Amino acid sequence: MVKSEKKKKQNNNGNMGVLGVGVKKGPWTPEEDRKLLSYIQQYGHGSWRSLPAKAGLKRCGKSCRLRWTNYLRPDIKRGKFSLEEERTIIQLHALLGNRWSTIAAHLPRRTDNEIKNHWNSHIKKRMTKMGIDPMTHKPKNGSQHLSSNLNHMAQWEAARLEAEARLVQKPKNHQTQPPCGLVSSSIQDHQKTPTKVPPSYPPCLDVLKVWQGNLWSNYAINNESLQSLISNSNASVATPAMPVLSHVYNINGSYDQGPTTKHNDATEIKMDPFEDFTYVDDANFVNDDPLRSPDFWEEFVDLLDGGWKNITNNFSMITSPPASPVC
DNA sequence: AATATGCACAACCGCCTTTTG
DNA sequence: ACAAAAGGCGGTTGTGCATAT
Repeated sequence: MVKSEKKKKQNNNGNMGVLGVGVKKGPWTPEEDRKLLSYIQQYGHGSWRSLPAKAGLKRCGKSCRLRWTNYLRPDIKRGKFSLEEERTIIQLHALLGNRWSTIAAHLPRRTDNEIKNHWNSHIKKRMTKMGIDPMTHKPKNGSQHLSSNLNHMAQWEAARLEAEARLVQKPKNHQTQPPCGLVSSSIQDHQKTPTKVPPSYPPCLDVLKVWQGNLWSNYAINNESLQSLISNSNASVATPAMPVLSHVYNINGSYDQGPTTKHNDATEIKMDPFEDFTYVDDANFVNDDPLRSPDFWEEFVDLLDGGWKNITNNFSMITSPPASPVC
């Protein structure tokens, strides 16, 4: 059987019961939710394919899984995204692209679907409005500011590719863990405090740590400024800021509870081992919205340029040589 | 009041990867 | 080693609600 035929067969009747006869589609009713929730709480989800019949649902397993992971799971946070969450999404998107599940792993209790929707309906539009290409995170008409700095952009892209390569190489099971390290697939987990498991993220995200802790803080230190990009709602600012990457991963990849972040009282993350990593000249960005400043991107690039030397120096300690893009 | 439009988000679809036999 | 099943991901669509005309 050729591959395409195999795929067709799989999609039509082999993929967790999609398109089966009598399979209900569309919005879930409260009764269906109750059945699914009750069953999983009692027995765990087990095999998604066989779950609908056991739970008395006329749904395909895939639909049940999505309903559970995106809506019914008890550890889901709903409602507006905080400033810090939006900031994290933007930063991670710059690093990882549309890897929503990976991004979701760094936003406790948020689902990939929710983040994806929020990106598409809010952040992406705002970036576009401001003339920033949401895919490249570069100014659309700002090439004049950037043309002389292609080198650092190439560095950025290289690091991003390296990060991606690491993600590819890393066993995928880290991605399948529910956000926040919650193990939710067995009955026990619903009956007692969810088990915290140390997620095993690749050390490549140390790049993000550096960026987040140093570079971005120079520009985002004025929350009003950041607000113009990542939100147009006061409520979002009023939302208590969630810690971003409050669990820090050591350069050897091990889990570290790390320095906690209390954004509400302005305690900054300390990004050891890069704590000496500093930028100068943030005075230009305290008066006005830096993201609207005509000089923003030029200075942003300069900042990156200087910062990159530091980042790449530190990064090189934890990575293989450029010739070998993976760990 | 009726209709059009925009927005948010839940849900689906198709493809890919991983697991299992 | 291979095929099939199961699970997961990202893109897209559908639906309901709010607002504008």
